Amino acid sequence: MEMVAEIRTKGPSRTPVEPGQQQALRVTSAEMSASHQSRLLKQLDEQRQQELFCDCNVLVEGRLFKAHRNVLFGSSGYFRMLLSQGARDCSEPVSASFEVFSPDTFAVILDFVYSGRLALTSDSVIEVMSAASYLQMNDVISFCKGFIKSSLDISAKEDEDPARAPSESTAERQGGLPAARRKDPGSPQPSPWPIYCGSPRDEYYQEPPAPSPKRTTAPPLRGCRKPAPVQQPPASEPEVLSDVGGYQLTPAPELEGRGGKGTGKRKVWNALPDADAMFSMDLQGAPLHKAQRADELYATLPTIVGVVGLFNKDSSPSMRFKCPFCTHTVKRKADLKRHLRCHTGERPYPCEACSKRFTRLEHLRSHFETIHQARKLVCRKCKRHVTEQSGRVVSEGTRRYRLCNECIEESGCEGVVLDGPDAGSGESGLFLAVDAEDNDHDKAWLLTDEDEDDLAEDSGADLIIQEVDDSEEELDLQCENKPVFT
DNA sequence: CTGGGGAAGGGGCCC
DNA sequence: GGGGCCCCTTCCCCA
Repeated sequence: MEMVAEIRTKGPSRTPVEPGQQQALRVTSAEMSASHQSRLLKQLDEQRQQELFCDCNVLVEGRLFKAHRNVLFGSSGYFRMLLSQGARDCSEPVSASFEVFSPDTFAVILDFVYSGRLALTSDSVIEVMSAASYLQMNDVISFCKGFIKSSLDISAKEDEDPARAPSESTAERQGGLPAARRKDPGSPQPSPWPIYCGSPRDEYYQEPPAPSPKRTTAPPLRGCRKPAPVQQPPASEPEVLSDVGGYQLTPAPELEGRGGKGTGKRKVWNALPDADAMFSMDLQGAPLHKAQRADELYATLPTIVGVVGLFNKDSSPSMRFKCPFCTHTVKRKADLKRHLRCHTGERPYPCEACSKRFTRLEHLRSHFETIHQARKLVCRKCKRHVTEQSGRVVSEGTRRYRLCNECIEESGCEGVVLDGPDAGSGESGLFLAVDAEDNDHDKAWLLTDEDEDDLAEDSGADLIIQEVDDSEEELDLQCENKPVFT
């Protein structure tokens, strides 16, 4: 109705608009609106280039950028906060100074603010994303995530040699993608210069897919205030290399031809993908081959995310490393690498007993000792402290826990298989075993000839620590519910 | 529905 | 830089 009214007032005639004409008028007005916005933005950009009406000075490592506070206000949460503090005093220019990113990086971001186009390279994307995170520009962050995702896709595809590609089932077993996620041989070849196009800006911010209520399939990220888990599209949707987050990737005309030279990785992004949807990942089961690229991401971090934010007691600057995915900063690069796992979904430490995966060795060890070794000297039933004499280790599948002798007697060992010198012979899958820490000769009575092989695998005595490459994920899944011990 | 306990997982920091 | 420990928070399960 607004659009119709606008045209009515602007039109040469005062004749009322016929109802049948309204749809066409709305389309026309929408086009006009888009065109108007585009012209306005272009005009503002020209003003910026000519330093006309610029009321905001941004100093980045000694290089001065001039801009309009209204534009910055509308584009960056950081500037919104900064400018709000002095909102009533518009007479004097506002100045801001940054040392946490390079002038080139800020130039890229400022160009985006004034043009809607983000010129990224594989070398700059992390720094741009880090700066965008600092400046609280979620759309730029989403751009960068999409860029990284696309880069990972391309790298992954390049790694796949079609001539040597294994069969579908074999490939999946070896850590590849399910068939639905593989590149369709009939799909058009991806352009080396992808951009997003064809989607209105107001569709950029889609609600991320609802997380699975089951922790086993998609465990929530704890402790991280605002996690941005790297995820991939649903497996049911065929993955097309040139399509990211539902946006078709097409060559950026202004960079075509240029890109063939040099690194060939420069991309311009014209619209925002749904970053969360793009980066969906089976955190628990299969981080998939893209998590392998996490190391490549880590490799680009040191000089990029180092920020001087805080000061030590002696007023010397304190270098901290900022996470490119969230606002978290850490003192050490190693801590950042550890932190990044909560974003990338990388879980290099699988439990040999239950195939559950962990981001840290210590978590795996804790899990194994608690769940599979019953290291806690506490009766699971009455919570009393037990000793080797006053309690026994009960095994239930791959899970082990302790019960005191009283609780064992109370339970009557109904449906419990008690193994041991004084153990009864129960009938269920629950059996009593000696503590894994007991001497090996004490285990001898546990074994029948028939069981010996199984128990050799399922003694639960030792934790096999094996840091695995996520590309071999599927192998681990095969081992699910088939605990392997030595 | 609710509270407590257990398990998982993240951050800080020391060795 | 990695390993490990401690502490804390969050989530899930169960009574």
